Amino acid sequence: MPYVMVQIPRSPAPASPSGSSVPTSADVARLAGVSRATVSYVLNNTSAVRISEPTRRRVHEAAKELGYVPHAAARSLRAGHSRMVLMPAPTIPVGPLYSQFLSELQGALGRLDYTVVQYGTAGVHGDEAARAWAELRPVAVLVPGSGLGPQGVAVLKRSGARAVVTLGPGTVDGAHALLMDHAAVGRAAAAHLYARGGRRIGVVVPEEPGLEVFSRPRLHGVRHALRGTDATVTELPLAYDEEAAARLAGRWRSLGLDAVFAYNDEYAMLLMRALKDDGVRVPGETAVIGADDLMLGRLLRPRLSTVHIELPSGRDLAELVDRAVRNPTAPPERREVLGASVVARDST
Amino acid sequence: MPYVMVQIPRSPAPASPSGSSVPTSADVARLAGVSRATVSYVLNNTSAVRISEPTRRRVHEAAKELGYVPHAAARSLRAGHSRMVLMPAPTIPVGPLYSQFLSELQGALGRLDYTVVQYGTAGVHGDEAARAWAELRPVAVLVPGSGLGPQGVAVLKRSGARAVVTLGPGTVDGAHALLMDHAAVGRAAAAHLYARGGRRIGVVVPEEPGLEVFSRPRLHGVRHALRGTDATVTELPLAYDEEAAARLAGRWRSLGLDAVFAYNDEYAMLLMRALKDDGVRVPGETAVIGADDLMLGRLLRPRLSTVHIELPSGRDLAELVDRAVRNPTAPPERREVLGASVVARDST
DNA sequence: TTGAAAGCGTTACCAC
DNA sequence: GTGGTAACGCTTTCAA
Repeated sequence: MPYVMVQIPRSPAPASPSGSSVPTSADVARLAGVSRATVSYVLNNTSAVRISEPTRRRVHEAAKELGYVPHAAARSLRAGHSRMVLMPAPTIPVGPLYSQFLSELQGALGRLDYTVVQYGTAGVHGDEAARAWAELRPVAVLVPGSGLGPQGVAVLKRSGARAVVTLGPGTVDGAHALLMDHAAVGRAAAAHLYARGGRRIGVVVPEEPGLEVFSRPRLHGVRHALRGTDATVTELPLAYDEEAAARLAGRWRSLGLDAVFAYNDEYAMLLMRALKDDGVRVPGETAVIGADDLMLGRLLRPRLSTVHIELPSGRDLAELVDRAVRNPTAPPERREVLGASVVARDST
Repeated sequence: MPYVMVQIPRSPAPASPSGSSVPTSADVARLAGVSRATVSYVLNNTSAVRISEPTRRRVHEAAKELGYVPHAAARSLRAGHSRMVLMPAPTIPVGPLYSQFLSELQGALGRLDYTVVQYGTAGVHGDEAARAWAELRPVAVLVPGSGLGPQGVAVLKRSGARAVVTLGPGTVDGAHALLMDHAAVGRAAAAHLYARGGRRIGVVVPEEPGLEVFSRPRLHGVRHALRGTDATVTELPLAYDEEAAARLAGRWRSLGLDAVFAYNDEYAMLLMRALKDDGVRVPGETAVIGADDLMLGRLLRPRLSTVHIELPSGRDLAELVDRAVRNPTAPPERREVLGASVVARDST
């Protein structure tokens, strides 16, 4: 019996569309010979419905063969909600402290089955940005800094966010607040310098844009701690480069300062180097304290005194978010979460 | 007349839903007294259709009053594509160099009207993660590091990604590659040390997990540059803490090294401090070179020699992405983008 | 100039 | 056990 050419019938609805298009659950259903509903049941392990084992296998195989990946947008459109937690991506380089906090947070939220997404806000700020975030319909929004106003919070909530949490210096109407009061850092530094005999106290204020969020509260904290004492506070604007530091050091003796809070350890290192190059003794003539308790402070000589900062654990924040999402009508929590404690070393 | 319980009728289609639900374009249409189509035309400034000015105003006012924000998922579901560029969020603290690159990139992509999103991949890696990313149907995916395999690329492309770009040491089938060959950093460092007379050369290898991606190529680069010379290479595992550094310094003289490439400037600072504490002269007994050209290297004494690293401009990468998206069938570009040049200071 | 309607991919309700 | 079907919010063609 001779081989015959058989006409391969062109299926009216091709089982595997011409490669270029993205496979949908309908494609999986066709290939497995079942309905779309069945595919959904199998792939989501829906417990309310019993599907025979052979069917399950066929569906899984079809999905694998097509490289099927469910469409998150369609899913959350249908469900009416998502499990996306949105944060704006940081716009300034972020230190190891905050990096680790962020990692922890992402891990913890991931374990609670949330998807964390950092939104690359290009240029837009605060309440305008909130509109862009709201388009993604996140179930929760975490906002570091102080850009977001009550308007922004309202927009986000109106568009379905069940929790808005700010991480920063203040509270915003309608949002939960993790208060990170950087004034406490300034207060700790100032109290320490004062206790060590400092009376004419300088405060380095970085000129780099974006750092005001931290530098201003730190400065205010110093002022606050020294109010009513005989100490004076001198603001010292400083750019993060050697020339600026050298210039500042050059007029150091004319400033007559006996102590300085250098914003953080990196600026402290910059300043101490410039002071040493100019022959100003630390801590003899001027005591220097930094902040953030970075490794580099331990490596300097004299060893750098610093303000150690304690951030909340990512797990705690993740649980707060989860609680807030589960119970959106609960009153906003506001919690003070920034711990500041002086680590006295040799520079003060 | 006694109070009676009245059954409040459930309105079949409330004109303005009871505040709790999210306003849709249908709500805007109702309030403005127009159809949903008109709302869409007005809010998207559709030029193909002329809408009378009074109508436009009514629509805008209604949208504003309701706090309407369009639903990105619904939109991209309908459109069949989005303008989301997805990157995995970094899992290790990222230096100022890379931070700035990321900022630039986000800004540049934003100007090209893309939305950059960093996906907080919790624990999952490589090709598994690719599935999760694919659910968001991004138009492009940028992957730093070397976690992604050809499988992952295939999954992403099958689910509609028009461009996959890896930023890392190697190329992956089907993906564009921005080759950041950290071996070049090691080669530059080694060549410099050798030229300065180093023959027994140590290479610090951080023990911190996640840094192997960089440390291994840097080590290999050193080995490669010194192959065929009379120099020897000694691998020096080192954790980023003072005790580990002190231990290493303690056995330094027994190692008999006359030069060391310390992975980067921070490890170099750690090591130099420990060496100095043990009385090992730098560069007299041992030359030290770091990498990354951080500010702190300039502040050390002796001033730290380092390998300056040049990353591609964010604008360039953004344009590559845009080109790739516009022309998905073009063959993958592979471009070498990491420049490494020695900055000789006083430590070598 | 505006409105009606289809359809994007998914899931959940209700019949079979 | 399984399959049809409606609905989520939006854009866009076609018709009025």
